[in-house]
Amino acid sequence: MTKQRELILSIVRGSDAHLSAEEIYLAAREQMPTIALATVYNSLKYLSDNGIISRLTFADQPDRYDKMLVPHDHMVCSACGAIRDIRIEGIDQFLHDHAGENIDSYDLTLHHLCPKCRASAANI
Amino acid sequence: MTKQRELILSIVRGSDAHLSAEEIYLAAREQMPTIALATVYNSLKYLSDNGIISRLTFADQPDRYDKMLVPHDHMVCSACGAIRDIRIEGIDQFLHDHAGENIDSYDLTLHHLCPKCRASAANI
DNA sequence: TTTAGAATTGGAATAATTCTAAATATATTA
DNA sequence: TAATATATTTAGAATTATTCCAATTCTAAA
Repeated sequence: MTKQRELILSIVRGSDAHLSAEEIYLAAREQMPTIALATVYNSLKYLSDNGIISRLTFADQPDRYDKMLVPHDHMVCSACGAIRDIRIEGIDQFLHDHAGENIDSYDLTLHHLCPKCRASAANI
Repeated sequence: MTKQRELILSIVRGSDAHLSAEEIYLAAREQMPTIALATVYNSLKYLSDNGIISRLTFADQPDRYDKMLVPHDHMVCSACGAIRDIRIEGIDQFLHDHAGENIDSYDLTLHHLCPKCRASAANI
């Protein structure tokens, strides 16, 4: 692992947000001002391809990166795009039992209005 | 509904593939050669925002559009990106029971290697 | 049948990401 | 250790998907 990849890994691991490449780039530059955006993309690709971090794809947002934890799912606000980790207990088993064939992995995203957006929607 | 939107809707409804905007544009031009790509995007936005068709977002692919059918899920090949409709029986109920709060909708994508890619991976 | 609002067109603009080629670093071998 | 091969980084150009914009055209309503 190069210094750059170590840095990027530590940024992803050190945050609970679901950071985008751009956000990671900004954070990385504070500690290594000469790092290139392409290196951030390269490293994120390397890290996620090797299962060290995970990459998340949502509609209308750039891809985001997450540390590898216990498997979990995501809840996204349809209005502001805020992302929250959630855990649907038993989903893995459920999918394996019901999919009818081999699954390597899955992505589950639930959509709702977050409390803030629900409140402002009510005022319109 | 304008002629353009009617045409785009009929293309989406007439296909079992999960078409991208570009593919829909190419199909649309055969019947209406002057249609603009921007109109295709506009119309797809209008149709999906109004729940007439649905928009699908997958990693490493442009967004795709699908006719509205019974709720269903997707199986994507990690190698070639091929998309197949699947139905996980009882998933709606399961999510409602286990999510612990109100869900407006959900996206579930399962990842695997399709038979073709599994075969060629075995030959490497 | 004017008039307002909405939609379409074509091209420019933007955002996210990948590619490229040169330079640098790292690892491997003699 | 020196020489060489391999991998990574850098900076900027290129690409892809999508949105924006201004001018025009259509549609619908008064």
